[in-house]
Amino acid sequence: MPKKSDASQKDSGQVPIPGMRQRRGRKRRAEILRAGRNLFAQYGFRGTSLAMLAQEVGMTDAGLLYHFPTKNDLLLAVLEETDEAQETRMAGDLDTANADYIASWAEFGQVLEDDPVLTALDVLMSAEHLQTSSDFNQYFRRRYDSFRNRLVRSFEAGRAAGVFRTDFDPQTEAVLMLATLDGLRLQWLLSDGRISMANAMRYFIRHMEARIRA
Amino acid sequence: MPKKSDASQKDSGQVPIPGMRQRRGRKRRAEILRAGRNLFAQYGFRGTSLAMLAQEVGMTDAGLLYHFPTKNDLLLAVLEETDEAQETRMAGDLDTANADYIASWAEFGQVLEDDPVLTALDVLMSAEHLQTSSDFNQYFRRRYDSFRNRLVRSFEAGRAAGVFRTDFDPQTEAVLMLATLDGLRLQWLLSDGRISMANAMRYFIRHMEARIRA
DNA sequence: ATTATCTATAGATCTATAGATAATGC
DNA sequence: ATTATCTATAGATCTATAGATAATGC
Repeated sequence: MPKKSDASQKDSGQVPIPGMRQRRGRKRRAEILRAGRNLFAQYGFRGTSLAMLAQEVGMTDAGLLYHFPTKNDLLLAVLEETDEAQETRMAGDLDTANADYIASWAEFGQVLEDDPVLTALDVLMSAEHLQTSSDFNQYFRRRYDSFRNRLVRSFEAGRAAGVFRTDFDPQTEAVLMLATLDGLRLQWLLSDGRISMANAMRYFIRHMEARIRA
Repeated sequence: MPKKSDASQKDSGQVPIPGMRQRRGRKRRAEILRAGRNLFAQYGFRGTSLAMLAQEVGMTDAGLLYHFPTKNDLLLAVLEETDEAQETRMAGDLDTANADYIASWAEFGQVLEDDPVLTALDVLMSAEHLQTSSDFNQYFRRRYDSFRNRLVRSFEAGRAAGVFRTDFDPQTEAVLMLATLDGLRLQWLLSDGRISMANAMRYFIRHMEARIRA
């Protein structure tokens, strides 16, 4: 459970993670993470300054940098944290090598609507780090690969169980499911929620399932 | 054909647009726009400095700002220009109040693959200006509305012509078509083209059409 | 005694302006 | 004569560091 690798260029050794020893420190750290999540989601990584973050939690930039040696380290921590949260909400205790995993995606539009901050954060961060030169580019590549792989595995499990037909392309279906959810986020965010991700995603999965069902 | 509204806060009156009188100026202006498109697409708006832009075209920041009084003005001009290009490529001379317009979307994945710079630009800019406070937020909202409206009109025209069934929701279908294309851009960009937008989009439209055909 | 935070500041940007100089078109 | 570009610089950030002070846990 305790995070070991803070993976900073500077945080090289066996040094204990700062701000985790005292209760006061742990609390502050959590506040900074929350501020980071909110401000990065609102203004983007580049659009958020240390000064903004520090003011949000009511401390100075320097104080903030005691907890996270660089701004990059803060983003990394924010992503790690939200990733865990998203992971459990999206997959839960569900077995992904199972046709039910596909069906569960019908509700992922709703899941994202329930956490607008995380949704905006994800859209902004993935766009800001499309460049391979970015430190976080790999992070997003891996996540997409991982989601696609799970979906493909689930399609194949469904076929093996005789639930799905054999005349469709699992890889392309997986790509389209992810694309649909990603694209819906943008329209949802750009319409103040007037365009419903939840409804559109349910609609999409319903028709997709009808088409591939054996 | 000549652009009248440069719509800058400073460029308020009847003042002739700078850099458009002499051939040298027009050429420079075009170079700056090209540099803007490329660098914004690569590093984002905030990630690109006037210094980077100026160096790219081989001039000083100040020289550049003679042509575009502010960085915002430059982005605006870049968007206007690329928008025109995209418009003609995506809609062409096609009548949108026609079922064929829907069918033509099968090729839009390919269209976007053919212009990676514009595709990356669009993904980055729309993400960087999700905030309503941004000057460019409206621009993107309007574009989405416009695309959705065309698609809905096309679905309705198809129904009127007896080509499409009546038991589907045109609005949701339009949302999903746009979402799919948008989402594919991200996966395409994050997979160095390994994931094909063109193929996935054709696959999607083929199945969608089969489902709604009368 | 150790951990968390602050003050002060270095050094590197970044956008934009003022005023001078070079290139162009009539 | 006018248009395009340059030099120089103001003024506002921004990230990060050094060293001092305040708060905590043993």
